[in-house]
Amino acid sequence: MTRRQRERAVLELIQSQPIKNQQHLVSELLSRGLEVTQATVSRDIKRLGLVKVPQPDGSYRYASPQG
Amino acid sequence: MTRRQRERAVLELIQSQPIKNQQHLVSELLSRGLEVTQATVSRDIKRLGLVKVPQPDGSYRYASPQG
DNA sequence: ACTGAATAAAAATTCAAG
DNA sequence: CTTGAATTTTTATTCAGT
Repeated sequence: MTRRQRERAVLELIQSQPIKNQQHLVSELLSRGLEVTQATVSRDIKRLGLVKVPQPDGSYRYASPQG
Repeated sequence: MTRRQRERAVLELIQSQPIKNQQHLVSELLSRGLEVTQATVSRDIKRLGLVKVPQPDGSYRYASPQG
């Protein structure tokens, strides 16, 4: 598994469902067979420029800055 | 000092200079005479919907989602 | 260069109080 | 309802290893 493939998966995941923290992202990736830890996900998020956006309902959700 | 006034100051600050974490925001507010702690700033950020954006240079900066 | 485990640092929430 | 102190939770980084 390459880093690029994982990063694509991360992008797909955050837009297909509300990911509220990095641990959830790790869980989803693991359930898709991608072995990854929080440290790596944090780096992926940084490289991808993703942000954790406060939602109107009081929760948080990771998203791409432009939408 | 009302919450609204402080929130306006927060918005002005994040767009006038690169605020990289909440402690810096607290420092800037304190230097402007606004007494505030990290807990409160965290709540302000949440209410305002601000995000911490990874920058190309590897740093982070708080910003408003739409820009 | 990329990663995970451990750690440090930062941020969110709880809880008590004004 | 708003806040700060303390705490918990989350995230970023360090450091060692590959």
